[in-house]
Amino acid sequence: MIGTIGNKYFVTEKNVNFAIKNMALLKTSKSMYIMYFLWLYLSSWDYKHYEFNAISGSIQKFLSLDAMRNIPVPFNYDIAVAFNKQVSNICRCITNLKEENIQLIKQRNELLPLLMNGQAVLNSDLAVSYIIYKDVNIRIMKENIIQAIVAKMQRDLDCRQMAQLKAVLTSELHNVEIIEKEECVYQQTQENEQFLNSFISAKKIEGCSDKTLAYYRNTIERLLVTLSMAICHITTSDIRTYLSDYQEEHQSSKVTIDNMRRIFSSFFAWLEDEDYIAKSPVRRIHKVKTDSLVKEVLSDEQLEQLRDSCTNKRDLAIIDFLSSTGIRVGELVKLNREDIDFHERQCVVFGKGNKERVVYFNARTKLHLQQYLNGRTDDNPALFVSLHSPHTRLTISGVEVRIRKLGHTLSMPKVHPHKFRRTLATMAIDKGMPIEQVQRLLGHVRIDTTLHYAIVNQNNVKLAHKKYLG
DNA sequence: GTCGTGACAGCCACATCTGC
DNA sequence: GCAGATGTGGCTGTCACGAC
Repeated sequence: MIGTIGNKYFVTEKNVNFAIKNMALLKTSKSMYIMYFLWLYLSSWDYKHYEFNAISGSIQKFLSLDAMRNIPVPFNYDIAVAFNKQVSNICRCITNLKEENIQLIKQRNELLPLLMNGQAVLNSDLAVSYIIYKDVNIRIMKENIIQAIVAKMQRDLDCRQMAQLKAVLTSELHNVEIIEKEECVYQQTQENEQFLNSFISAKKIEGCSDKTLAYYRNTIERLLVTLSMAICHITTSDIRTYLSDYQEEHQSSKVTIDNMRRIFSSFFAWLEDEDYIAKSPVRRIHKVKTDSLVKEVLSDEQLEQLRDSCTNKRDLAIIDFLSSTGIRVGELVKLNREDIDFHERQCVVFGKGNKERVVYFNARTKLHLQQYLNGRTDDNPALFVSLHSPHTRLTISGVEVRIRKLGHTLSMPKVHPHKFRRTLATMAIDKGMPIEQVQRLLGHVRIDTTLHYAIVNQNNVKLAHKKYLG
């Protein structure tokens, strides 16, 4: 068996053709008669209890060689052999199913590009995932034809005439069954891809980042592959069903589903604007109402605990800088040494929306930052770099992981860079700083964004109630 | 005030690199 | 070989801002 902690795989091949790295767990047996016994034991709660206590590594968990050598196996050879015999059929089934799953995933990965290129199509009955490849395929599509005709006539008819046309078509085709040939499906799939590419190009011209474009493409592609029909035939019901199924399958939150709805809305609204479709099917799908939760901030004691737990000058300087300036982590990692004005205790940050602003830091931050910079031996212009060579610029995830780790050592859950920003804003408002100045400090264009922070601290309400009404 | 949308933060699993 | 530090990528969730 091999795998990182928590993931155990049963390997039956005699010749294992992969590397055993230092972050893997290996347990073997020369006897085939007890292999299932060992496999199931390593999945048992008894073993997991041992694993939990013997685990090493703060970032990536693993077991040392000594810990593996000392795994306590309640072993009696005869009982193990008898057990193995009893469960061998079940274990073989499990192994076969896992192998079948791997094959299906492989098949899916091969077919996805073919589906997108129109070289393969899905039939309309996705419930059984039946795939027809280079073979005859038919699809009943009366409603889709009616919609396509109405869409093409929209320029020549007014609303009343359009409604009448749709009613006549529906009535006349009541007892008619329309069958679509496979070649049309090929064409439609290719058209879908062209529409998607055009949409992505349009968004790129509008200035969307590559990451946003990739997210858009991925989300829309999944919808088109799953529905496997021409874009002009997709109905509100299709999208509703897709969103509902996706939420159930992935156990996604309302926010995720609403994000997807927004992307579909943007895509179909663009198709509508470009006269590719008559009306966006997403128009009738309303915003998914999401829960509004109160965000936590760090207390003074927690901030001091975090400072005390720092084991190097860099981390201390980062925490002081974040808590003193309230800048975003994305802004922090972009800073260079030359951006800091120690005399005025200020610096210029390049913030969200490509806007520059000046932020200020306190005397303690100045001292800790100077101590950190004076101790640096590298010539990297970045303000914060990795501790070890080659001392590259710290990334967002690097700062996140570091701060989260400090929080874990103090049993302080959910400590992340943005919490310092929220804490600073809340403290400033608590201490009576004018909201307009907090707005400037945080770099908000609109003051209602700053007001989100003003309602965070329930103590404000309590104190105000005591002052004015109590 | 609400909605739509772009950008980015948060989180997780895993990979890679480095020093001891 | 061990253990920590940091990076990468994918997905989910939140923030921010302009438009209506």
